[in-house]
Order: sequence, then structure tokens, then C-alpha cells
Amino acid sequence: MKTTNVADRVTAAALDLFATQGYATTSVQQIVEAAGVTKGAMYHYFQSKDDLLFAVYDRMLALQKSHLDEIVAAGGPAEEVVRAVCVDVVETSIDFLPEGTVFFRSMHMLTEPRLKEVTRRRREYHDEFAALLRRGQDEGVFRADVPRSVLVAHFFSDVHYLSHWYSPQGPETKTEVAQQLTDLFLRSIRTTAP
Amino acid sequence: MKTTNVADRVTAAALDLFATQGYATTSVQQIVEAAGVTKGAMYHYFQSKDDLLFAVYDRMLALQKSHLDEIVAAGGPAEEVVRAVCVDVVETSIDFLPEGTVFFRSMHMLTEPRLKEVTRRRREYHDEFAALLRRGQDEGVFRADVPRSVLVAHFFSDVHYLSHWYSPQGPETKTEVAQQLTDLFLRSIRTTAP
DNA sequence: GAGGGCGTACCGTCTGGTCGGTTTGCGCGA
DNA sequence: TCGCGCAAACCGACCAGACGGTACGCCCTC
Repeated sequence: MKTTNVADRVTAAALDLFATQGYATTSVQQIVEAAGVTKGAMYHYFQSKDDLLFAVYDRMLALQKSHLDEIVAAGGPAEEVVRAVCVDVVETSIDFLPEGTVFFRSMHMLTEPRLKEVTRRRREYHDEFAALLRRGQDEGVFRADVPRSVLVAHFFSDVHYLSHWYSPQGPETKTEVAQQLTDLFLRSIRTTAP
Repeated sequence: MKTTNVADRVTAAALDLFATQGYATTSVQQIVEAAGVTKGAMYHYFQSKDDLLFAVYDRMLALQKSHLDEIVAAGGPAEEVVRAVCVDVVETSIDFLPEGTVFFRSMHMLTEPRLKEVTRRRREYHDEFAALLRRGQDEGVFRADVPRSVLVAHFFSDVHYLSHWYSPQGPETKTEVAQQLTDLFLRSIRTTAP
């Protein structure tokens, strides 16, 4: 109970500071002060500052991947599966907005082995989504006159950009935004009129 | 000639290093070594490391804004103007891929006054584009059932994401990608079928 | 000979990380 | 119930070095 408490508080403080100040400009000292622990305690649970950053990513990647797997496993027509995936990824990205901010801003600061790991897991997600699009193309519901890689990029761009403009205090709820972005995406890749 | 040479070489070296290593992890020493000048020379032309980062942004923002103004000034139906803007911004973003990488990754590391300036100029671009969409909505060619802010975000997301996936060595040329992304965007926001 | 472009040496500060030691929690034999 | 022992949790003073930035003076050009 106490052990998890320390590690969790450090992780939360690190996420907060990384999101507001950036990874490189946040010192380990700041993190431990914000978390109300000492440096010794922190280095007892984490190997390095780098490890803190990876912990943030690890949690988010694992969650998104498990969501994707669930939705795909549920099955259905390609278009409906893509719709469900799209709505879900937008909503969870809004739930994890600070994580997203840190992710895209500071990913390149991970050390080699961890960067490889993160890249690998992103590619997994990426490939699984591309396979869905391919199924839709085979079924004839998604257009095939644009390279699939461009369609995939077009999809991830919205998710990526969320942390740059969306605010929970803004006029739109996450459910609305998820519906709207999903609708925009599907309309652009469908062969038939909506 | 010589003066510009020094400043230019420093700017180029800084851009290159910021794009590959990140702003915070690049030291002034590295920059001046890569540029083949000394720290004294560099600090003669730039006030601070922060100034170097701003110089990168300044150039890109000025260029994109002037392009936008030109295209809007040329006039035409809203849809065609938006199409031209979209194609142009994708193409110039590809021309300035390293700048884009640095921009979105390290913008938050600018000091207060310069961050304000950059934010202001981005908003200018943003507002001008939103006005175009509004015109299209008034003309009835762009859908109005989705908040304009969401449409604008949907547009900028593609531009933003380019530096994360596009490679000049990849299979698609910048012209093709510009056409494809523009097509996807327009199709999603049009009221009528293509 | 004056002044601006530039080189050199240096400064104070802060960094991520370490390490020897102390405290805490807990199973267990009596 | 107590006390023992021991591992895990935790502390915080302490590195070595790198950082951004500056002071000052040389030299070349006009």
C-alpha cells in the first residue's frame, strides 16, 4: 500500500511536470519535491529519469492496445469496427490528454532500447488498424485510390493533434468531438455517400 | 556577406541539431562546433539559445503566412481557395519538414514573450483559415453541422502530423500527398458529393 | 586609431545519479 | 507476547561534469 503510493505519486508528479514544462527542463529534484518524496526513494523504484518517461508511455500504450484488441475481437462489418475504434481512441486520448502531450513532445528523448520498444508497440497498433482498412477496401466500402499509408496517417493525425487544441473546459464534450472527428474521417475514406 | 554567413550557418546547424536531438538536449557548444564558429561569434548575433529557436519559427511562420495571404488575395470560390491553401500548406510543410519537427516538439520551451509572439502569429493564420471555412459555410458548400473549430483542428492535424510520418525517400511525392490529403479533407467537409 | 566582429578563458549554477548508512515492517521461534 | 534478525524501503549529502552565458581583449578593416 505504501510502496505503491510512493511510486504512484512520483509517476503522477512526473506526468504533470513533463506535460507543463517538458521532459528535459524538468529536474528529478522538482519531481521528488512535487511528489513529496526524496530522491533516494524515487531511485529505489525507478532506474532513471528516462524510466519515468517510459512508465507514462507504457500505461497509455497498453491501455489503447487492449481497447483496440477488444473492439476488433468483437467483430462486425469493417466500417462499424473502424467507427468504434475511432470513437474509442479519440475518447481515451481525451481522457489521457496530458499523457498525449508528453508522448508526442518527448518521445524522442527516450534512450535507445526504450524508444525501440515504444516504436514497436506503436507499429503494432498501426498495423492492426491498417489491416482493418484493408478489409474495408476488400469489401469495397473504403476507397483504394489513396495509398493506405496516407489513410492511416490521416487517421492518426486527428488523434495526435487533440492534445494541441482540445480542452475539457471548451464548448465540446469528448463524446461530441469523438463523434464529429469519426464522422469526418469516415466520410473522407468511404466509397459510398454517407 | 561574411556576417550573414556566420548567422546563417549557425541557424542551419541549430535547426539540424534541434530536429534530430531536440532543443533541450542540444548544447550551444554542439551548435557552434557544427557551424564551425565559436561561442563568442554566435552570441554576437543571437541574444540567447532561445533566440535561435525563435529564428527557426520566425522564418517558417512568415513564409506560411505570406503564402496564405497571396492565395486568399487571389480570390475565387471558397472551395477552390481552401483547396489551394491546403495543397500549399502541405507542400511547404514538406519543404520545411525539419522546421515542423522542431516547431511542434519544442515550441513550449520558448520563453514567455517569444512564445506569446509565436502563438499570436499562429492564431492569425488559424483565424484567417477559419474565416475561409465560414465563407464556404455561408455559400452552402461546407457543412455547418460540425463546429468550425473542429473543422479547423481537423485541417491542421494533417499538417501537423506530416513531420511524424512523411519521408521524402518514401513512395509518395510531396505533390501526390498534398493532393491526397486535400482530397480527404475537402471530401469530409463538403455538403455535396464530390 | 577607432570601432565592430570575433576568439578565449572562465564563472556560478544545476544536473542526473550514487552510495553508505538508517529506519521500518514482518515472519518466526520461544 | 515478546524479541530477534533480516531484507526491503528509504534518506540526503555528495559527486563530476556540463550547462548557458559573459568579460575582456585581440585584430582586421576603414
